[in-house]
Amino acid sequence: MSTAPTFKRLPRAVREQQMLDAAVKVFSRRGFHAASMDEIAEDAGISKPMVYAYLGTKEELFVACLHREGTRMMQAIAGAAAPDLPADERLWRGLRAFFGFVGAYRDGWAVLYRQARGEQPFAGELATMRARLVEVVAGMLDHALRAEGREVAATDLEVVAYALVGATESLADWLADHPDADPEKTATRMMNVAWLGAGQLLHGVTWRPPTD
Amino acid sequence: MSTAPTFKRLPRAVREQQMLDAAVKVFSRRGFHAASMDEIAEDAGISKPMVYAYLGTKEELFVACLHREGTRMMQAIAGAAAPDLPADERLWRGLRAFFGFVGAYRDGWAVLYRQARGEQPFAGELATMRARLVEVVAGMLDHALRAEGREVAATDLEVVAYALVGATESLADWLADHPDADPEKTATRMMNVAWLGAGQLLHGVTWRPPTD
DNA sequence: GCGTAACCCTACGCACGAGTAGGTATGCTC
DNA sequence: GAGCATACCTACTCGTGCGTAGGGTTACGC
Repeated sequence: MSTAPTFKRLPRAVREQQMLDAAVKVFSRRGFHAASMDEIAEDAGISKPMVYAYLGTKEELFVACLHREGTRMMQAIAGAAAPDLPADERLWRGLRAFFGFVGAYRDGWAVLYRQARGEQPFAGELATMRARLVEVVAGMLDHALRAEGREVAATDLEVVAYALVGATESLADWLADHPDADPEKTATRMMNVAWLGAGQLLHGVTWRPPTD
Repeated sequence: MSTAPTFKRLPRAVREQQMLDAAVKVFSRRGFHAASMDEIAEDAGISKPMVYAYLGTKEELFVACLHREGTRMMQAIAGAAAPDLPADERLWRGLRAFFGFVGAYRDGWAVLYRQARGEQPFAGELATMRARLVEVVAGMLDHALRAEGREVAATDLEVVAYALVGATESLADWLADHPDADPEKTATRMMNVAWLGAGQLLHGVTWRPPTD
């Protein structure tokens, strides 16, 4: 070559990260289907065949995005909520870590999650991650219950945990849509709903439908 | 013609409903993009141009599905939760109606909702419906609060309502994935989480982050 | 300095599916 | 029973975007 620097050659590991960054960005902005491999490649400053060479097909690329972001989030949460703390403390730290994570990655992360829910091939992937979370929350509740000498059917526990996780994801969406909102405060609000509700349940207080 | 009955000619209104039925079914099974107009037409027992003639483009067709199902749901809920009842009673009836609805339409409805969240063009449509629900729930909480002479910032109320709606949608997903589960019982469980938590909040009990 | 492997490109093939053109039959009205 | 609107079809066009063929260039080991 003569004039242009023809842009640097970079080692595979670096390029892969650039591609994943671009992919997350484009997927989250356009949605899985509307996103084109051409746009992702262009955004990554590379040509399309490189993307195929390194990360495989569009589906595989999306799964790679899911994995990277999912792992990051799980680690953020797991790192914050040490398993030897009391249940409320664990829940609080977990929530704070979660909302902190979502707040930091705003558009990128939450929207990517919104994508994966709808698309058949990835719904399973996502469901697995959610199931892990539900399991952790349910385990936490169970632990707290046993500490008080109480016990509850596994299904009931799972459903309550499911509701809490759902509420949390919902607030994460809300946070992603409100750039000015404070993650910490959102976590506090979630903690209020979750813990006061769960706390009552843990103490054996239950609501029963009116007998009509 | 000679042999085959060449299948009946039907009035427009009837065919439109058949098409919408087929569309909901196919959209929910395949997802918006993976669904093809050909498959929808075939499933409705009609040819593709008819679909275009009656319901318009693919996007318009999807919006029509959203509208029909959304209206049905809203009516089911509104009809159950009369505005002059006490808050807990309204909440309970609303939840029961909602889960009853989801239980009845299982795959069709809930999955359709799962679709609309991800796709850019429809996310707004869905957000509007959800906003209406959030508003109703928030209004309910506000009403109950004022009855006790208390008051809470609008944003706080909105966020709590958002969390409750999110938890409910999440359980609806759970219900849709567990065909054997009982809608009524799911509603009771949701009521437990929602009301005991909200009840505490309404009585001025709040959780505060540890000062560390 | 020379081979070889890794990095990177410009094109294209090709399938799939949205939307349409143009025509046929059937019921309804007068 | 002529006319007209409505219901309905088969068979296309055409854009879009995934994935690839085939080839060039830079670095690095020996």
